[in-house]
Amino acid sequence: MTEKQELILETALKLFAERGFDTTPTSQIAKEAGVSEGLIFRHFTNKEGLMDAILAMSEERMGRHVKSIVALPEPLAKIHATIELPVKLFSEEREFWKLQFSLKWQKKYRGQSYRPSGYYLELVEVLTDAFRQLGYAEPQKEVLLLVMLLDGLSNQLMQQPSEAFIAQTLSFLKSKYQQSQLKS
Amino acid sequence: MTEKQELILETALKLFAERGFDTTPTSQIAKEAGVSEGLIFRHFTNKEGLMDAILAMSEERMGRHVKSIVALPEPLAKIHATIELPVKLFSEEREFWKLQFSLKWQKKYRGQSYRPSGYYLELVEVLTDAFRQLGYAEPQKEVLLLVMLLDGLSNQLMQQPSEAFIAQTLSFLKSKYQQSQLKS
DNA sequence: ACTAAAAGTGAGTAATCACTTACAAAACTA
DNA sequence: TAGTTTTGTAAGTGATTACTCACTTTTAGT
Repeated sequence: MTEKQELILETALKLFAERGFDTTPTSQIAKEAGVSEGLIFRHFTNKEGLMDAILAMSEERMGRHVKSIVALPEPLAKIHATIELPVKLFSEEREFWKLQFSLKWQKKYRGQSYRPSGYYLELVEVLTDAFRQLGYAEPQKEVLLLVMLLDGLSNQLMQQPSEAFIAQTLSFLKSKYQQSQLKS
Repeated sequence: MTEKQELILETALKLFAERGFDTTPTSQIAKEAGVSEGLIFRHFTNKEGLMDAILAMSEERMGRHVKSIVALPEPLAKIHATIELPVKLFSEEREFWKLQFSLKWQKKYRGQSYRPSGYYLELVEVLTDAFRQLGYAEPQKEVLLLVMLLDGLSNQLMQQPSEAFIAQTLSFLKSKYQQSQLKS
């Protein structure tokens, strides 16, 4: 991976997140990255090849996050860390994850990027077990509910990313998952 | 609104939902609608004009749904009806609402279609009141949580729209909002 | 230092796209 | 029925786009 290759990837990521995949011309990517347009195609063959390279990074980064959650010893800590995941994602690499979420609705990439990855399935399993250990009656459904919640939270974060709002929301969510809460 | 005008709108809606706004050429809309391409521009001036017409329908339809929820007498009934809203939306007019959700991530239309409409604000107010009446300690945050949940539910519905899954998920969600539940 | 492969350039090019225009058929109005 | 507006069409057109190609420069192995 040469220096210019990374520059192209970074610039493409930024522009795809800002303006969308279809509406970002390769000419603009080249211009803002300060390279010739031809170089994009030398390294990534296609415009889609560019996107594929970005998607590959996604898998890897998400894998690291999941690993650190799975490694936690306490079941409740795993759940709380999962709740914090979207906030962590967005605070660290906003554009990157914004792009990820927008892809969910684009037919071309729905199968590719949102075919549940191995990491996602592992997280689901670990969370199911965590809920079971905490005595929840229907651990699988609880995981589904948590996943939906975090999906919605991600949407909210895109629209209202103020620190105060985030802190408030996080602590409220966590208060819903406490040892003292009802496990219906 | 002539017959061909409606035909164009329906076809555009279908194609925009399937393939996305930017990747659907006006030529294809014309072809599938069985009209000349020029007619699209005669009636809707722009490709954006087409989208605006579709978006206008959205406001109106959502308004009807919100009205029927607001009209319910019992606070708990209001909450349960809100939980059912995404399922109702998707079962009735799948493509239409799919398009709506995908628009959230497109810069061009984020302000336009997702500037919280009057109907949305009304629903939030009514729900806040419903939670308060039910004795919840932090009604405003409960509404936020419910909104996030339904956002996530909508995502799930797009990926797994099986009847069994929907029924199961709905009843589980409703069970979380019962008179007998904790109101922390 | 010699050389071959890899990195990089920039001027094309064919295809596609949103939109226009000149014109014809229908529908309405008197 | 004559005249006018509205609805509809078909054949463009200029701009844009993803991608290519012939070429030069840099890098790396021996």
